[in-house]
Amino acid sequence: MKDVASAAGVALKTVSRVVNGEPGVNPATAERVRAAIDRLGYSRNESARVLRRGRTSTIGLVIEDVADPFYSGLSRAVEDVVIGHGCLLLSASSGEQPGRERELVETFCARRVDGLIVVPAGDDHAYLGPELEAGTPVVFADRPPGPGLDVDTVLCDNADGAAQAVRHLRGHGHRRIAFLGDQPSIYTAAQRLAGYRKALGELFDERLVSMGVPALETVRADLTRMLALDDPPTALFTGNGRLTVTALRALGGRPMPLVGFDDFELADLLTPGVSVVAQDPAAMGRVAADLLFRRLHGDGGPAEHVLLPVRLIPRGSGELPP
Amino acid sequence: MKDVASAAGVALKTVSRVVNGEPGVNPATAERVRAAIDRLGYSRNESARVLRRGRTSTIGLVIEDVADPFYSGLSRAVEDVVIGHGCLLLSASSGEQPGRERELVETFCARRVDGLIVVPAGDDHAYLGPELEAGTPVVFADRPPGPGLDVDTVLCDNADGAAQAVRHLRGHGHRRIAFLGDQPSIYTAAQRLAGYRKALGELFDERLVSMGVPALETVRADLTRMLALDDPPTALFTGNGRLTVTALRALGGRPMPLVGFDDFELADLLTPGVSVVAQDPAAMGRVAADLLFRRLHGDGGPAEHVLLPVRLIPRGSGELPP
DNA sequence: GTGAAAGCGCTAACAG
DNA sequence: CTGTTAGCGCTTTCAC
Repeated sequence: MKDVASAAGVALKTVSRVVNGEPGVNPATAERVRAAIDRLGYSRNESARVLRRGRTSTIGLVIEDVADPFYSGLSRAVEDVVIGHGCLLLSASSGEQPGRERELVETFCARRVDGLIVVPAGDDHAYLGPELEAGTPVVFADRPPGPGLDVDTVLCDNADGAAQAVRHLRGHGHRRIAFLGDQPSIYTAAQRLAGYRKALGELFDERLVSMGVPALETVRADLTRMLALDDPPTALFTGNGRLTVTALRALGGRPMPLVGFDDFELADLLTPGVSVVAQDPAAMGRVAADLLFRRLHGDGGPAEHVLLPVRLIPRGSGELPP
Repeated sequence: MKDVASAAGVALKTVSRVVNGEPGVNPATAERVRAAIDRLGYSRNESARVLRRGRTSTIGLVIEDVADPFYSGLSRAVEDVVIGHGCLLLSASSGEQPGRERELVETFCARRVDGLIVVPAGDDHAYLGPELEAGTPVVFADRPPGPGLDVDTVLCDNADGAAQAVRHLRGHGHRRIAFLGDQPSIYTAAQRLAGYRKALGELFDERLVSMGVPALETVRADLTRMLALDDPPTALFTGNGRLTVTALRALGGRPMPLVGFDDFELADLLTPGVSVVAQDPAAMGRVAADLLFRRLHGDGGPAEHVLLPVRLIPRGSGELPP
């Protein structure tokens, strides 16, 4: 910048004005400066700018795993909003490990991101207290923070979705409906279990519930166990996209009435088509990012809690009779 | 930091030493400093550190679309390597628009990323010249840069994969094999077309080739046109994952011998299973990132050009007779 | 073992 | 319309 200034025969500040498109520079001078910039191949050093202005124009995003289509859809939506606001996105996957989630969030904070969107893996976010007090806006997406933190959240209606699935299957004559859910420590898994349980009422039977990591072997074993009962399930409700696919694989082509939570590509091309309770990951990302930027633009209202609707898409598997 | 120093009754430099774990600090002093850090909730300002040291510990990644499973798999692998080296990842999607690719790359450069991994959308990368001369390492993944740039690349063996697909179908008795490819301006699409054409030899018939954006309507129209020929195709080779899925949808359940380039989740669960030429997006990301860090660690050898193998996975659709 | 001083490249505040 | 000055928070250099 100093070089550009002396090359153009002006002061530092004038170069700064031109680079930042600030008004009040003689067009001829500006042109001279621009020429010097081109000639020297100068480009503004953002690090210095950030240090001076105190804002990094960077947003941090912590998700569970970019390679999961749900989170990659969410990421893309966040990215588009962030770039639309002239910012950049630092993103990282926690791999469902609370310790890593914390490390990533703290690293992002040390980099002074302007705001954070977090899909939490852990359930204790007291460590965020200082950052929040310092004024960094944080939005939790998909899952709420641990107790004691009053921040913006964008969740989907997990309990309602589970209830829709159960009601749909009951409407098609099923009374023995099994539930395959993820680890109960995960908020969404617990919520969906609760919704399932409530909608099932007196039909609930804990022998038809299996919660755990979506691994093929355990899912296969659980299904085998359930199907060997005197009163086996006639239908299956799976608690997330990964479990739906794992269950389909474990079933190995045996027909089974099924509704899955989360939509997934090709659900319509399987035979039969897989009925799902669909949420919209892109909408979740967009809403979370929009909310974050409202905070960054000075909206200091009380914490907002957005609940996104889900909807059941019948495709065949959920309409099979017992 | 100043506050910490005065709270601990030491100089700035001593705090710096403690924060950075530099040797040569009296353990008692170090303890006093650490206590002050905890008490004041101090965390190092990375922006200032970056400005002073000249390195950002940040890598930039430009891909086509994070929401595409191929690129999200690649992203995750890059992310893991980057974080393993104590760096952070800025990532963004170009949406297959050369202008946006350039903007993103330039923005990343202005932020002084230590290195770049780019899946290019355009075919002119002269704009990278100054940055490369300035010593910023850049690795191109999935597609090579435009002419005149001698940089590291990590590609998969597109032509060989296409040839494998064609040979496989020919081996199962097909002589009329159609090809559905992406826009020919995309490197991988062009390479796969070339491999297909070469492996087909005198059987090549341009009426069985359709190149373009993977939209359901155009794919459907092209398939209809081809199938109405006097000598219609008996098998189909699709040029990427998106096209395979689109073609399956366009076929609407009609059986068609098929091999697709790129593996995709659930390919094994469709009926029949979809035979594919699989590449490994995670390996591509890992290799590209490893190469980038070798450059960052001072490897100044000539540009490397890694060619990753692909392999055909038979699942049923590619073994159907004419 | 510790500290003082200089300066990374930029922008904010103010002066001309 | 243009320039000068100070300083963002840290690390580097060198002196004690």
